[in-house]
Amino acid sequence: MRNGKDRSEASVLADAAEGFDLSQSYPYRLVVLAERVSLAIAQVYADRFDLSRAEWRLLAALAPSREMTATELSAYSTLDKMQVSRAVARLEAAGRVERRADAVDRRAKRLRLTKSGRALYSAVWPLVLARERYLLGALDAEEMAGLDRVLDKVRQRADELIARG
Amino acid sequence: MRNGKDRSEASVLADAAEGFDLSQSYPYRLVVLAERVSLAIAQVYADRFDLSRAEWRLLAALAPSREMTATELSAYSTLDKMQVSRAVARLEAAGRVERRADAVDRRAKRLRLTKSGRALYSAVWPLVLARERYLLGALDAEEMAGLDRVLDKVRQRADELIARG
DNA sequence: TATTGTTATACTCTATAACTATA
DNA sequence: TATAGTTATAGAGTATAACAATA
Repeated sequence: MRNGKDRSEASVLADAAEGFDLSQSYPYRLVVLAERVSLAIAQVYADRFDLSRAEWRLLAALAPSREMTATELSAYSTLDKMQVSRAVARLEAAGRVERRADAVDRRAKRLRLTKSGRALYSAVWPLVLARERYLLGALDAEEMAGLDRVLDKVRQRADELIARG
Repeated sequence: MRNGKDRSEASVLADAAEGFDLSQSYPYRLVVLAERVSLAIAQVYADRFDLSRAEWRLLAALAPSREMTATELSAYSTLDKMQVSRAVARLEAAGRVERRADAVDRRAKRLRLTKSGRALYSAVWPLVLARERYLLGALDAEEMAGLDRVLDKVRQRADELIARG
């Protein structure tokens, strides 16, 4: 396993000398880290509970705040309205969420977890939280605080660039 | 726009009181950040140069080190061998890479950029690097150093968890 | 006319595995 | 038997846009 890791030191140095090395790129490393972290956590809710990432996000979004519309969920979970629509459809079919028309705006449907949905959430989140804590356990208080700032600051710039096109 | 952002402060506090808030989860924020960063950079190579993420990674991998086999590329770029095979096929069809059988192991094919591939890379990477620098420009030296450690440490733990299953 | 949410479609990724040609 | 790489297939996810109901 881990083939290709045995690149010669000369080859590695040659990369550095020529000025660009994918593996030294912070954005690349960030994306790879996020893929790995996402996978490590998805193993819990996907493999053991057959939830997609979108479904898990909606479950987590609805668990504390009781009721949200699809539009609110979309903003809160960074999923688009179709992803929300499909994830909700699947969760509803599984009896995990229920929807009822909003009293004032009958286009909107207010979503909330059923008892079964809350039970599922209660089963999943301690396991997810344990993995989160293990991942963050690698960091000291200062690194955590730094990460907190970095996540916000870089996110802001990324959103700027995306808006710029 | 930005619908759903106007959740009441009471509702936000209620979330905190009940103990779990998706938007406060570091792994979640990390994954969302990586999605945004990835998109901000992909706008350059995807929108303007019609390259997939895998193709861009291979281009960046081959640009400095001249020659690699598909297996080496796979390890270097965290793409699996199929993703490499397809991206290589598309790059080769576009005249960006060429492959020749390895002299000693004729199963292996050594890949390298063509002149056209190097030209493409030369056109793309300054734009990508500019975006990277803008993103990181949000951070001071200390935050950069902290991020560097965080990327390595958390990555290591994520890989542990993934291996554990 | 604009908005909420659903559906349709085509397209891209991904995962598993079978396959070939070498070794 | 094992490895390098390709191809096949089906499933999941994504993007664009059309649509119905309501505002």
